Amino acid sequence: MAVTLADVATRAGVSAATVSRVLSGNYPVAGATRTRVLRAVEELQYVVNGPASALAAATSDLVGILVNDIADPFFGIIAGAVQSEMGEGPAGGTGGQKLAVVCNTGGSPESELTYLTHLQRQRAAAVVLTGGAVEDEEHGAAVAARLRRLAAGGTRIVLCGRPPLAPAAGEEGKGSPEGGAGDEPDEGDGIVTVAFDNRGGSRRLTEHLLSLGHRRIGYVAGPAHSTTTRHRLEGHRLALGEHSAGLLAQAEHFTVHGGDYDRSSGYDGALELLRRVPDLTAVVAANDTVALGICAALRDQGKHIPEDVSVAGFDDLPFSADASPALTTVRIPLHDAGARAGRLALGRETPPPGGVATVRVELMVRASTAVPAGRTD
Amino acid sequence: MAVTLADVATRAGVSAATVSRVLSGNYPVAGATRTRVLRAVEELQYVVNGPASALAAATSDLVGILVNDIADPFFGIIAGAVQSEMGEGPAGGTGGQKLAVVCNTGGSPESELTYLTHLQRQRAAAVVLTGGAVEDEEHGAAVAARLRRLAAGGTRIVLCGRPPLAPAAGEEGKGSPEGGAGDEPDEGDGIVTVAFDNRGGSRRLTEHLLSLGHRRIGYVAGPAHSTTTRHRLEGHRLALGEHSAGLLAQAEHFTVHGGDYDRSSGYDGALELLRRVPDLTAVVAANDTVALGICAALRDQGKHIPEDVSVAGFDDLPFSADASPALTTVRIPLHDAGARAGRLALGRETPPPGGVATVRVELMVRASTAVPAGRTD
DNA sequence: CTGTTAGCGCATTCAC
DNA sequence: GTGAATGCGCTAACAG
Repeated sequence: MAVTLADVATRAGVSAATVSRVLSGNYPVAGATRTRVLRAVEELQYVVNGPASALAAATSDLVGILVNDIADPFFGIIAGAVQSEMGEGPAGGTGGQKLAVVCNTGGSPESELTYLTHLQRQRAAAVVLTGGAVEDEEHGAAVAARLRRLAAGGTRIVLCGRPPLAPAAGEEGKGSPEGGAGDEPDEGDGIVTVAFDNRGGSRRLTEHLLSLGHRRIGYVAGPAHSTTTRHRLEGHRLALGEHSAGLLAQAEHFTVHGGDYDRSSGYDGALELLRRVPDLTAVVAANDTVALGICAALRDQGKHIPEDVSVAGFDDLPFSADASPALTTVRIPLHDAGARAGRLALGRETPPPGGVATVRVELMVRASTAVPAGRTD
Repeated sequence: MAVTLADVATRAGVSAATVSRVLSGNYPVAGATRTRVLRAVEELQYVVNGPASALAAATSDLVGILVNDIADPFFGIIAGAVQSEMGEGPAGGTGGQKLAVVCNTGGSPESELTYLTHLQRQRAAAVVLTGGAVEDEEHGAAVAARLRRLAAGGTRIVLCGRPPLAPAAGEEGKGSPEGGAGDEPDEGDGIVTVAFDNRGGSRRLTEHLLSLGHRRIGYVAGPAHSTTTRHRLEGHRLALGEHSAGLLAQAEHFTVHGGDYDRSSGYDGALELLRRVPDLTAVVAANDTVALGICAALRDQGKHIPEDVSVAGFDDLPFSADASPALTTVRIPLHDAGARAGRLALGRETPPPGGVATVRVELMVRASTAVPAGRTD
C-alpha cells in the first residue's frame, strides 16, 4: 500500500495533479504524458487510495443495497439487477465506476440502522432499500429520519418493493401551502420509490380462487409487522369481502400468521390450518417459498394438489414454475424493478411524478390451483 | 454532511482531539467530558466521516464478500454466515464495527477483478471469495496476483469453497529452502482457504447410485472451466472407475456439459441425455438447482422419479428436502463454512495448518434415488 | 496543457 | 486528562 500518487508522479516525471487528472479521465491531458503516467502506474502497480480520494473530492463511489435476506432469491434477483446497472458509467475509463454492495439486514431494524449509519459514514453515493419494511413506529421513524439526513447529504435514496416514507413528523404545518394533506408521501426530499402492487396482485389471486369455486381458503401470512405481509393480506381480504361478507367474517379464522418467509412457516402453517379447517379447499401463501412448505405439509397429510387442495404463492421466483405441480402465483418483475431502482439510484432515469412508481404484477395461473373437488358445475 | 468533528468540539466546549477520543473509545477520557461530548454528538446528529477517518488512521472497516451469483441461495447462505460473524467486535462501542458487504461477480472473472480493485482502493480490512473459481490461466494468474498484493497490503484474504491459490509464478526457485516442491499451496502469504470436499462428496454420491444397482448413470455438469465443476466430475468418475473400467470408458458419453448452475441447464441437459441414452436409470446433477430442472424434464417426458429414473443433486440447499420427491444430495455445511471464513477474515480464529481447512460433506439419501426398475435382487 | 498551492476531516503524536 | 500541531493521500481551484 506504500505507493502513492506522488510516487507515480515522480516516476513519470510529472506533477501529482497530472497523474490525478489522467486517472480520473475528466480533464484534457497530452497523449504523450498520459502514456507515460499510465506506464508508471502499471510499473508501480499503483492503486488509488479510496479514502483519500473520497475525502478530497467529497464524493464516494459506494452504492449500498439493503436486503432483508440475502439467502432469498427474491432479494438476490433485485440486488443483482440493481448491480447490473452500475459498472458502465457514462465515461469509458475506470473513473465513473460505482461499487455496488449488498448489505444483509436479516430483516432486523437495528441492523438496518447500523448499515445506514455505516453507509452514511462512507458518504455513499446512493442506497437502495429493498423489500418490505418492519412496521414499528419507533424504528420506522428512526429509519425515515436517517434516510432524510442521507438524502439531505446528497446520497440518493431509492426504495424498491417498500412503501414510500410517511411524511416527517411535524412536517404538515410547516408552510406547506395545501395545508394538512397528511397521508400522502412527501415529495421534495428526493427519496424515490419503486413500489410493488402487492395488494392488487394478492386480490387478483384470491379472486382467481373464488372464481374457481373455492370458499374455504386458508391463508399463511408472512412475518408480522411487515408492510408486505399487511398489503398482501389486505388484498386477499378485499377480494373476500367483495365476494361476500360471510367470507370476510371468517377470514381471521382462516388465517395463520407464520413466521418468516421460509419453508417451515408454510409447513407449520398448513398443519395448523388443517387442524382448524379440515375441509379446506385452498391455501394462499405469503410467498412462493412458503407455498412450497405448504405443499410439503399437505403431501405429508396425504392430500393431493390440486385435486384435494389448491395452493398459490406469490413472487413467481424461478423455481415456482418447476415445482410439481407448477405453482400458481403472482409474478413480480423483480429484475425490471431492480434495474429501474439502479438507474434511479444513479440518477440515470428521471424520477416518476410524485416520486413513486408502482410496478405491475401479473397473475400466473398454473397447475397448483384447480376447481375444488366438491364442485360439479 | 456539513457537521464535522470540529463542530462537535465547539459545541461541547472541548478540542477536536477529545471528541475523537471519546468516539473511538480507546483512550481514557473523563466521565463528565465524555457525556458532554456525546450529548453534542447527539444534538448535532454527527456522523463520522468515514473517508477522513480511514485516511488518517490508514485502516478501513470494509469487508468484501465476493459471490458468483447473488440470486443463488448457495452463495446467500455462505455470505449471510460470513456477515453474521461481523458486527460484534471485541469492544462494546461502535468502534470495532465492520461493514460486511457482498459483491456479485456473476461468475465473470473481469467483474471479479474489478471488485478486487475497488476493494483494494478502499483498503478493505478483509475480502472473502466464495464458490468455484474460473479455470483460466490468465485470469487465474491476474486474480492471484491481485490477491497477493491485497494480502501484502494488510487485507486478510479468505477463500471459501474455492481451491487454494497456486504458487506464484517464478516463486519456486526463489530462495525457498526446500527447493521445488512446486504443487503445494504456498503458505506464508497469509491467504487462508476453507475448501469443500467436492470430489469426495461426488464420489460417495455416485458410489451410492452404483450400490443401488445403477449402471447407466447420466451426469449434467456445471459451467465449463469451473473448479467446482471439475472436482465434482472427477469424484463421479473416480467412483465409476473404481467400479469398472467399462463404466469409466462410457462416462464421457453419459456426460452433458450444461451451462450455468440453473434450472434450464438441468432441463436441457436431461433432454439431451435421454436422447443419447434412452434407457438411462439415473442422473447426477451439478447441483440441486440443476437437479430440479432435470426432474422437471423427466416428468415432462413421462418418467417417474425414482421408479423410472433416479436423480441426485449436490449442496443440499433448503428446498431440496422439500422437493417432491425429496432430493438425494450431498450436504455441504455452508453456514458453518461461511461462519468460519468470517472468523478467519476477522483474525478471530487461528488459521489451519497449511492454510487450508477442508470441510466435510455428507451424503443425504432421500426419496429421489432408488433401486433401478430392472433390478430384482 | 501542466505545475503550485491549499485544504478535505480526522487520528495522532507531542506538550501541558 | 486535555489541547495544539502535524500529516494521511488526494482533488480542485488557481496560475502560468
